[in-house]
Amino acid sequence: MRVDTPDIYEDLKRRLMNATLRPGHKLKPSDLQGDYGCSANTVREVLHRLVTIGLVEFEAQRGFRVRAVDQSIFNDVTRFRILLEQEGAERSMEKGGVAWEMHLNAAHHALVHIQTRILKAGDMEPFRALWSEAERHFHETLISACGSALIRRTHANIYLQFRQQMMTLTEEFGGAYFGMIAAEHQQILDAALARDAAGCARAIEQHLRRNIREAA
Amino acid sequence: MRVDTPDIYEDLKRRLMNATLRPGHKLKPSDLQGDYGCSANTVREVLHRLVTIGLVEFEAQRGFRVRAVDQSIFNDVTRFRILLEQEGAERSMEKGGVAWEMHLNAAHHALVHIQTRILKAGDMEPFRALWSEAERHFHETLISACGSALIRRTHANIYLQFRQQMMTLTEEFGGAYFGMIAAEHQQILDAALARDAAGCARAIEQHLRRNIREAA
DNA sequence: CCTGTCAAAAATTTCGAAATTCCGCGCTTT
DNA sequence: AAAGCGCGGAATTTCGAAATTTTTGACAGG
Repeated sequence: MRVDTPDIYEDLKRRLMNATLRPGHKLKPSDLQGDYGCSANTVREVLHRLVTIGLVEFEAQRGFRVRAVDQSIFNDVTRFRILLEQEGAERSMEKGGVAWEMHLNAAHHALVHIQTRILKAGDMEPFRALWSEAERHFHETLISACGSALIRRTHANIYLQFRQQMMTLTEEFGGAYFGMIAAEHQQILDAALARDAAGCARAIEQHLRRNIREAA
Repeated sequence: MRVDTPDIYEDLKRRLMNATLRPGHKLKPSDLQGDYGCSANTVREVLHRLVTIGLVEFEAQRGFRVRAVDQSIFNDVTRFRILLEQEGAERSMEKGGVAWEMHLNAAHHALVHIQTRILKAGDMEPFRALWSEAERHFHETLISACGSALIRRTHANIYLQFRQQMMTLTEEFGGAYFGMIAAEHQQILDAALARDAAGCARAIEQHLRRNIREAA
């Protein structure tokens, strides 16, 4: 199979987020080279880019490894995501106009639509990629009017790390899960559109806190 | 001159923070190669690492450039630094023990010491590197007990970006400058040791807000 | 005079191999 | 038997050059 650099990047990212590549697993350019039909140096560069977004770890003279996953790291990632999302949402509520409201509404609508389909089918698997993308899009839209490139970029990276940790730690989504988070997304949306900063911060915190478990 | 990879990294970082390398300037591996007596690929890797911490920008097929600097970017960096430092300080005040208090006191003492020497000499230049390091150390110690690797790492990167922006935008430090920031560092220290979260957040905000100028 | 095309030059990216460094394993020594 | 040493294989890092892509600049056409 022959692919170019951006494809290798996307494919490795996907494998990391699926937890197909397990945490701590060594990522040897010489092995991956075979998967993609390119030179080891090209893989090396892609891995460096994945280090940038926090999905891969690197140590000089010791190579690359899949980012470690455990509950305490997941807690850290989750708390940081709460911080970024609260701040991003608050600033968006200050600065966002009607265009932002429309985009947020649309993103929420798409998310609800997919969740309905999943509940009907009684099986998430065929929709996992779609749902994942819709959820990501809702949360990114929420903070999209914050006016800070740094917050948006950092949040995007943290969101990927969040997914990687979550996919590894919780292998399945329960059925009740969707009911709860559907209500929570609705709360976030309502507070955001009402420009209720405190309420929105509370809703974001509730939505994400479930992932934090002390005494890891 | 022959140096190894970590040295190239440190030297380029230094040149970027000094604003010796001006924003937007193209960083051609083939040129830098001559400065360090290594292959272009080695420089390339170092530049990728500098992208990770935000001092260098990269665009596929178009190479590397020194990170852009302007007032609006500096505003963004500063606001983000305020957010991280407030959160880091608040968590440190919750979790930090007597060891943290001692380290923070020591860091502040060292900073005051250097500032006294600068005021006596009436010239910052010989002490710039020392002062710079002491100031960085104080702010990093402030958040060092926060218990979040993510906050600390992100803050470290943002601090470097802050310096790069500042060194480019404000070429000189006024004399009055030190008087003000000395008082501000004292306020941050006092509030932190008193575990006064709100006061500490206010002090941090005041300390950093001076760098924000609207209507860039 | 402006615009679009095309070839030459320059820069970036990729490559395969050489050089270096690390790691496991058996050996010796105490 | 435990600890230290050194060898051999494997992985990482570096290199110089080839291949690809972008940029430049001149020239023809509108």
